[in-house]
Amino acid sequence: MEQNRIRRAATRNGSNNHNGSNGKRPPGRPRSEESRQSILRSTLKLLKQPGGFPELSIEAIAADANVGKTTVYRWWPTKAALVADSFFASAEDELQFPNTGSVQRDMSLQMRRVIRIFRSDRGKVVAALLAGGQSDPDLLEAFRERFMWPKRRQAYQTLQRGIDRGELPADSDKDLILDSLYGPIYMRFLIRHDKLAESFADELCGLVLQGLKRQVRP
Amino acid sequence: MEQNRIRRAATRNGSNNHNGSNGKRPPGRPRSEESRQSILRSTLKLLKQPGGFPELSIEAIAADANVGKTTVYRWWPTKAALVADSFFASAEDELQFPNTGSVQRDMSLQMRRVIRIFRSDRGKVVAALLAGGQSDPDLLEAFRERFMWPKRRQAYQTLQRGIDRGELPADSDKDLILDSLYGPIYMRFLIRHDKLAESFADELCGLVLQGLKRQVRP
Amino acid sequence: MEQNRIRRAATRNGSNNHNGSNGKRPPGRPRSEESRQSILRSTLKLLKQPGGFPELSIEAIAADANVGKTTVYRWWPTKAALVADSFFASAEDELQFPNTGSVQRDMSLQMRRVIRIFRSDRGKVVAALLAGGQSDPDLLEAFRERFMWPKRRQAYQTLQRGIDRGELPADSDKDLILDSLYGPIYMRFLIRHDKLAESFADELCGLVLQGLKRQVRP
Amino acid sequence: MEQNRIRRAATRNGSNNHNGSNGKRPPGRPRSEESRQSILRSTLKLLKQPGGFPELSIEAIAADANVGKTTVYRWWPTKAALVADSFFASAEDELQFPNTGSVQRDMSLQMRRVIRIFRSDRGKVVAALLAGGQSDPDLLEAFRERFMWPKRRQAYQTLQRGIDRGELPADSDKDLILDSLYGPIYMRFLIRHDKLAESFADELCGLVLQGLKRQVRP
DNA sequence: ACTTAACCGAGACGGTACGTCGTGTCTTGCC
DNA sequence: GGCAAGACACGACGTACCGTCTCGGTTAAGT
Repeated sequence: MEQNRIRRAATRNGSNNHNGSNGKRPPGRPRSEESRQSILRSTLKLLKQPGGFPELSIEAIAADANVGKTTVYRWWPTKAALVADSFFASAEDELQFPNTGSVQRDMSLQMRRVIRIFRSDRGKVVAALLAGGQSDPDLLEAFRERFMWPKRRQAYQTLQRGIDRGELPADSDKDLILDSLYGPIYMRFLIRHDKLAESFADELCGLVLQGLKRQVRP
Repeated sequence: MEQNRIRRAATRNGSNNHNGSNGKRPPGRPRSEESRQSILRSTLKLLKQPGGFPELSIEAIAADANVGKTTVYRWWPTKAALVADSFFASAEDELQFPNTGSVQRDMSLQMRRVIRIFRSDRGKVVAALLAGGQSDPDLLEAFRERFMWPKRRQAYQTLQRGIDRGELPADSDKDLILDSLYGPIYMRFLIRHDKLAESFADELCGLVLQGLKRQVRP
Repeated sequence: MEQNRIRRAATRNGSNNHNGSNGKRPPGRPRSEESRQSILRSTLKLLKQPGGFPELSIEAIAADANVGKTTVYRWWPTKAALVADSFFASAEDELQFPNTGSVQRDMSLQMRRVIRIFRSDRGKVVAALLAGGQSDPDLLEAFRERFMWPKRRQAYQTLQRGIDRGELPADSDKDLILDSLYGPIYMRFLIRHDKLAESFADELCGLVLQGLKRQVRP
Repeated sequence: MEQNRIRRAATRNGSNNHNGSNGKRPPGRPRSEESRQSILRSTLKLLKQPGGFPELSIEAIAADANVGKTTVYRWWPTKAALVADSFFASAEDELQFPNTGSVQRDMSLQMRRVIRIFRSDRGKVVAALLAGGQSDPDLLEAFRERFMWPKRRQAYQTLQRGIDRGELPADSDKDLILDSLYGPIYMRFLIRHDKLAESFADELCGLVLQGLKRQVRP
């Protein structure tokens, strides 16, 4: 979500020091990594406070991060982009799918982790992201590309293992199944009409996957 | 959602002009119904424009409605309350549940209507409402109380008819079923990761209700 | 220099109270006279501090006057206009021309007063005005119209009295004379290459007017 | 006006390369004369555009001159210093005083040249200089030392010749006379209340010097 | 030839003020 | 007492420059 400027890429070839082939770095003072992280940190911090996304001001972020406003605007086009980045920078790689030999157990375990995150502080950031995304297509796109699809690709594999094992019908519509499993979680998370306990994951798996299991071996 | 002021109610008794018995009316000029509707209309109109809820300003509403800002603030405490009111004033009673003698058909038909609304202009307002609700509990509360629960009460009855007819197990968790049916719709509506066609309603009913049907009479 | 909006003119006719003929007042909250004066006062105050005009910020004026920035911008289009107004609001009517029966004495006395003002705190404001005027024609125009011409019209009369009395030639070029008298004062005031004492007025009158006197009666 | 650093002076002795006697030059890359002139040129160019001195930015100068901002800041401490330098680097030696055998004609001729310059493009730079000088003593000082005094020293001689020839009284106050001659020009130049034609020079000389001439031989 | 030292371009940095927009409140005269 | 008009104090917006800094890369003089 950061601006697509040409990055002084990490591919500095280690062979020699008189600047071989393409390992260039653009002129001028290099971007301050310290500032970048300070901004992301402050964003997350302020986002968790009451008022949430709409009351989060770039002014406040810059102040909290001891950074000029310009520096924020130089690297992130909108507040939304900044929030997205700060979320993705923090929420990496803790939503792995297990492989226990049972689709239902695999899915249920991962869904429990999702619920746990949604209930945590970081849930507020996800909510802010989806809320902001309703009026900012780029933000929603970022959410999908950088958060949803990576997980979903793993989910496909998990389901496929279930098919291979005969726990699910061979012609299962994986997207339909996954939306049926995660949709209710998102719904309770966003509408808050009912409690979002971790056990909800089991109930959902029971309802959806059990029904499919009955179908495959009657 | 309008302010809980004492309403100078509609009980204007038509008999005479020296203020009969108890049908009181407070002194002063009565509220202008024309302004009220003009405001709600302008709100809906502006809400549909790009930018959505966050870029909607009371200033703009008042200007569009040819109304003083004061008048808006007099009757609605927040932008959210105003948006909620304007939505509910428009979206009445077209989401009834049919009674065809088949749960699956009843649910599917109503879900199709929901999807149709979500895909229409009014969908933008629902999205705005849910987005705004992520940082404004009252707004979310209004959505639930004035939109969701009324429908859901009807849904309970529809499901009960299915149980009575033996199409669903007697011990079915109605809330779990309804979240499994509507959650995926909300998810696709809000995250937009996959197309939200009306046929999605059928697929969901097939997956969830079919599975339960198999369970009741194996 | 204040914006040429239609002013709720001071011509409220005193005949009756049901708003006779044209003594209208526009709708809406009337302009706050208190704010207006507070702003002008703060402007003068801050203008006298080191840094002068270029370092004077509207932000600071608004803060010092306990007024929103918007209120300043609502009534004055530029910093320059504001400075002009604050100067003219303060420097009224102390530069009258006397009438002693001698042109030379009349002119000299008034010129002494001008020098006294230029040397005072208010001189900084005049300097700021003329400096600003070098890149803002409107500002210079304001200086001429609201400060210079009113005085100069009086000066014409003073010189005419001198002609009538035979102290100056009948065909004297009044503008040439006045520029010859005041130009050196402005020059010393702005370039500061020599001291600007009040006695300079006498020397100038001696040089310029004495020469002319000799011309009329040789 | 350039920073008083030790200048790696122009005293490059051409004899040999093992650095003879005292004509030192510090080590390191020498200052780029090309950059220096490019900066001065851009400054003059941008100064003539509307907005003048206050809207002139060092950022813009550096950009226009294809030069790093650092290079500007390295050699000139303030915008004012830069403007002064660029003016003086351009306005050399065209305001010489003639020697025709008549004070009045000598003065008038030179004053006409001054007026011509004030009316030209270069006039905008002078105005900018004097305007800037009202809030920057150093700038005014530079104007006086590098522009005014050199000319005025010549003017003294011109006047002295007039005294010697008996065209002016022996006890004439030369500064008073010169301010009386040039003050009105500066006044019309800066206040723009009346046209600044070259003939104005003649009128002034007529008024001031003629009066003195009458005084010396009645 | 190699080191040293200052200059140069580019451009990111922490700041300040800009002029604008929207907030929610207030103050009018009219209805 | 509601209403429109619109001024008010306030706060954040996103931009422009400020003057400083940190890079890689010249460009000479002194080894």
